[in-house]
Amino acid sequence: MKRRNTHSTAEIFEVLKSSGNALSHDMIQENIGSDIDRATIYRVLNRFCEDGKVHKVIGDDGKQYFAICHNCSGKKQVHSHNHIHFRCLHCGKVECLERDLAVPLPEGYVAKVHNLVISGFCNNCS
Amino acid sequence: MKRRNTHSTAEIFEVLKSSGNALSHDMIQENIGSDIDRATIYRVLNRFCEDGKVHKVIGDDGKQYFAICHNCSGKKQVHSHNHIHFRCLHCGKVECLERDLAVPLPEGYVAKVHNLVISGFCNNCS
DNA sequence: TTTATAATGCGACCTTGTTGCGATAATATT
DNA sequence: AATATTATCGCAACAAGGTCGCATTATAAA
Ligand SMILES: [Mn+2]
Ligand SMILES: [Mn+2]
Ligand SMILES: [Zn+2]
Ligand SMILES: [Zn+2]
Repeated sequence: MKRRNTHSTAEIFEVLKSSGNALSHDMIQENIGSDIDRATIYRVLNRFCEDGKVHKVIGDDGKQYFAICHNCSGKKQVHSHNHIHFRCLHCGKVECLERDLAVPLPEGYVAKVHNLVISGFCNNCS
Repeated sequence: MKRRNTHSTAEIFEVLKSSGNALSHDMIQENIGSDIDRATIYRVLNRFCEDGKVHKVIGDDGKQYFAICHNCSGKKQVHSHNHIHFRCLHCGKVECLERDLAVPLPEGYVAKVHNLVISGFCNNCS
């Protein structure tokens, strides 16, 4: 199952990269020139996640947001992120606050996935 | 707009209280004796949230979980919680880890809502 | 007991995301 | 360059989770 370079994958990745933020499906669809099918966008994004190029966060609005991985050298290890995400209630921007957060869990608890979101007003909107 | 004491509100609150955890809509519906309509359950839960008796978290599965508030003296102030929630990937339990977490945000950012969820395996399932 | 209206049940609806399948196009093979 | 292979795409249908409108019910005040 070897990945192919397609128009869709290139364009979606470019949108994510130039944005620099975490984007939801509809944000991506807006910022894209050609119109790519909804299902395709989701499939491309999920493939990116599997390949460790992108990570996904569930916002406090229940939506999925996707952001390019940094300091997350490919698929060589477990693809986990423990940084906070900030979602602006005014402009909608979702950003990765690239400072890792150490969370102490009670005895016997094993963390697998971190989904940390704070919403409020960003520097531009406060 | 004064609240009324109904069969539904009493029973739903009792389920939340005796569980001690954060419950999703379907968990509540299972643990309830009589069958209360889906819409009613959501309306009751949202009313509880408005009244500061319960708080809501969006899980990393995208679902809403509701838990009784502790140390959250009613509606006298902004209803905010900054504790971590743990969701077990095996047994499905979602619990509030009642230790407040101070998260430093960049200059100019204002936090309104904390939605912090870690999923993994709980003490019973690890 | 009567009255006002908050809360309920039901159905319709919405949004977000996934899946099946036949068609298309990227890559490998000849 | 032509062909074969199959990953990816587009479309439509579906599913889950949650909300809303409206007529009906039931709580609590008068
Ligand atoms: Mn991130
Ligand atoms: Mn909680
Ligand atoms: Zn903003
Ligand atoms: Zn467990």
